[in-house]
Amino acid sequence: MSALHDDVLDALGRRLVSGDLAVGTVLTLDDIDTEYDVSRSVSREAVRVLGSMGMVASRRRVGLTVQPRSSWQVFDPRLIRWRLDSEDRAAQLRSLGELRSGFEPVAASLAARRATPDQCGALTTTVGEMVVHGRAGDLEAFLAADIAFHRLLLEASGNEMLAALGGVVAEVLSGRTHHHLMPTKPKDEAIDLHVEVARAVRSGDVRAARAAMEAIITEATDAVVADSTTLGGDGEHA
Amino acid sequence: MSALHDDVLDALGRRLVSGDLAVGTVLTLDDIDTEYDVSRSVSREAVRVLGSMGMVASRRRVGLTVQPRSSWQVFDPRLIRWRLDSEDRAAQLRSLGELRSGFEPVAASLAARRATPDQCGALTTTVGEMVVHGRAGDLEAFLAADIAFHRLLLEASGNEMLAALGGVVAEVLSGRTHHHLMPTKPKDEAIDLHVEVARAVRSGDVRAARAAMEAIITEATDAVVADSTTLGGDGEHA
DNA sequence: AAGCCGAAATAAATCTGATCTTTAACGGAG
DNA sequence: CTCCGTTAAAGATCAGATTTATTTCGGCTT
Repeated sequence: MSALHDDVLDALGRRLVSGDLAVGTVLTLDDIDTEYDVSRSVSREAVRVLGSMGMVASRRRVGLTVQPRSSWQVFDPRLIRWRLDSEDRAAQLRSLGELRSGFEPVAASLAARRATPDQCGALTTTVGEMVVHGRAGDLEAFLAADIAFHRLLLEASGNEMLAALGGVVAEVLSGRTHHHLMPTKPKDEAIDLHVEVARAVRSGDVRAARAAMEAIITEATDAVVADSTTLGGDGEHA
Repeated sequence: MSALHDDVLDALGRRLVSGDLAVGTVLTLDDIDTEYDVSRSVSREAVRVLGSMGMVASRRRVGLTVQPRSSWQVFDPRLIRWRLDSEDRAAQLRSLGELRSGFEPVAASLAARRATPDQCGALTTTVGEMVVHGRAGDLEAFLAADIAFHRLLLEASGNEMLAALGGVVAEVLSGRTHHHLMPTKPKDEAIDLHVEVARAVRSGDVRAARAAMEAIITEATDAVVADSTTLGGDGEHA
């Protein structure tokens, strides 16, 4: 297997997220070498990546200091997944929901202005799949179509940075489903809203596209909140 | 100096952004060792970070492959700075502007709902500094206050992910100023809008906060576009 | 003769242990 | 109490050994 340093990175990342390695903690490369029984450059490379994610900082003669959460690179998909897999899940989903309520409506309105015919076609096809799998109650297939839909829309916005958020949205959607924070059968209203977004984008209706997307996020946030308060937000991993 | 690998990282990053190392190019660690006259572990650590940013992928027996731009971690402040320093500047600022138009109004409305008295006070103080330095035409001091203002607002939103975008906004603002894409003296209207945001947040006026922030982004985008079309968008570095 | 399978060669990433460099911390002099 | 030289701890770097996956080449089958 080609992933020694990657294993260490993953292990350390999860410990940082869980708070096992609290902010302000200092540890040394030597500690890591010993703890995980790896050689210097392995620990070093793992730590270097953690450093580039703003999670630790290294100073000679001092060691590695765990940085405050405010300096963490919270858009890194790896960090998002670590957090969705941790106790932090509920807070993470709330944050992400508010974030989505910012950029997805913008993406929808830009898409209504800029989407190519091809992109409109793809959106329509994908939304069709959502309808089919949603009605059938096939959650996995629905999830795949849902992710594809949001990815397509973000790409159709013609903005590379919005497009880059596709990974973030994908993590949110699949995290939500796999941790059982979704109803067992997607709600009709939610599906209808996706249909409406596709229609609005196709017909270049900027306002309608934006409004429908806003409604999607609101609905999604409410649904998750309702579920997590009911169930204590502690679903199992798939 | 303790930054060999960081130098290499920076150099490679800029070459990737500029397209000097085009997508699909393969190179080896050995190439890098030779090119920059460094040892294996130095190049390795630089490459590992580039990998974590989605810019290159490494495979045994093949080498390092430059990845398509769609998989780049475009929210990494380092990548943002590289792009703002490159030919890509105009496109990057446009993307960032559209992105900001998504999340900053949301942050403003959340801040109007959640900001603590302390945060309101800090906002007021900072906006005062913007007024003073703006009137005096002290661009550097104005920039510092501007950055502080947006950072404070994002933090006051009570959303860690929005707060994390403070670095992105900081890069945009300082990039804009240092590349001379700003008027030599900040416009009164722009300053007034910041004052209005602070007021709205203080009085818990969600709608007004959002509206004023939307106006700030719109104004900023228009100003940059106007400048960059006039000047060809080719300012010098400070 | 053409195509296919498997073993050896090899190129490149990966990992190791040792050495070098920096700097926080300590302690004595002023 | 402050300043400055000493020291050793910890990260940074290096050269070299190891692993692994691709490629190539020879022999076998059709």
